[in-house]
Amino acid sequence: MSLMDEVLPHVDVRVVAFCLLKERLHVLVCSASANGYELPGAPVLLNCSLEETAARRLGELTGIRETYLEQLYTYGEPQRANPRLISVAYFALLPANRLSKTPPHPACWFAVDALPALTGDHAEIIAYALRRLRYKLEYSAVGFQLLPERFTLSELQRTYEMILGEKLDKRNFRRRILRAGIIEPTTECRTGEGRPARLYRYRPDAVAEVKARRLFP
Amino acid sequence: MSLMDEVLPHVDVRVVAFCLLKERLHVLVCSASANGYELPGAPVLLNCSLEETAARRLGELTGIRETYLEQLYTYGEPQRANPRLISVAYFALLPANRLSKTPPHPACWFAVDALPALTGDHAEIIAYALRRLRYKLEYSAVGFQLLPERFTLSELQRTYEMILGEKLDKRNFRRRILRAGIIEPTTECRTGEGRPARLYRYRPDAVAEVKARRLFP
DNA sequence: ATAATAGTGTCTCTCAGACATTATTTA
DNA sequence: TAAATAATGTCTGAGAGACACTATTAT
Repeated sequence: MSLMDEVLPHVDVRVVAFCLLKERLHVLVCSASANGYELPGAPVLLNCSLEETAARRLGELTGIRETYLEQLYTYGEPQRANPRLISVAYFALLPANRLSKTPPHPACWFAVDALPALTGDHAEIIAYALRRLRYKLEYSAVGFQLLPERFTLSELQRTYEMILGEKLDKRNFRRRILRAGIIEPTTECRTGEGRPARLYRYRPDAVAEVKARRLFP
Repeated sequence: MSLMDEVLPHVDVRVVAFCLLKERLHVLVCSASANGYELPGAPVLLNCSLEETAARRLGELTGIRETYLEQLYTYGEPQRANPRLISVAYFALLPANRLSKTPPHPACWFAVDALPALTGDHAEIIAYALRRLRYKLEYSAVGFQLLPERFTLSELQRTYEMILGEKLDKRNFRRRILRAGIIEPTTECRTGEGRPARLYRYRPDAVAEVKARRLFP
């Protein structure tokens, strides 16, 4: 181990990675010893940024290096681990179609509504990440990060419904998302059972945030 | 130094504390060596939580222990200090009337639009805290944390104007804040030049968050 | 009486939310 | 031709935003 590989003591990075699999929202966890499962994590190297650390570990486990990754919260209660550990948590969104096929070894996907037993405060961390995801979904265009580059409006709506856990009205959904101007139609259609659906694509130049309704403007 | 007072290496806590002084939003900074000013901070003790650490330091400098305090972000780029330092930043809101009168020694208040030179990435941290404060102001009732327990509607409006940096319409402001039901009138008035103004108080039982306008409901 | 500040109501326009039918394809 | 999915428009109610005058006090 060279000097550059030296790790910072008492600190690590954890990642809460979401993905839509089989019409349900899933989270990536790793099987720990006999104590149950834990969030995938990594020590912080002396010369490596926190976000890089998270991105690298995510890449190892999923094959996806370039994806939506955002710092979530830093957990540092003295009693959360022994010896004391400060965990900088990130949350990530992965499109299912880009996942590496081979199951990423110590890691596996669980539906968020059927999680296994988790060590320490990791269940709490996942719950907070999910709250944040739902909240962000309502005022930013973060939902596209869970979809392939091209998608139908029905797929997009199902994505929102899966994450929010509620049904949405099809006409209102389409009206608003089209008025928001953040997606554009392509010339292609997705064919299958029923009438073919136009494929849309996210406009990367779009304004991805919507103004919150001010309490006091 | 006992075992309990041992500090974690490579980690500290920083606080961005806001207060309204002389009709302007101010930030608390400490004079560092000759390099300029820095955010007040403290090492993390082995047996002390991150938030406690921030609250204690804030109490030392301002005399206020119980106040609004929220984790902001964790800064951990390898090049931000030497030896490497991870800073967990918090932001705090202080009501001016509860500040201890004596100037808190190495610390002083600067208006956010007239900050001195700051070391490292501390200017960036303040800028981010200010963005977060403005953003939160629009959808939560966080602004009351900067006011005394009783206040007039004009004082409240000026608070919002100072933080947002823009003028607001008096009638619309009053209509919305009263409709929101988060404040209630008291029987007292504040007298002075001009017509006396009714004093209001924040309703701690009020719902302090407003639903953001969904992008896709 | 004058200067200063507090307090109040209406109109317009946009958008959220509820709601049902037609269109196009495959099996 | 039946089953499946895609696509589309209207009405109503709530609230944002623009706007000007009256009320009450101290000096």
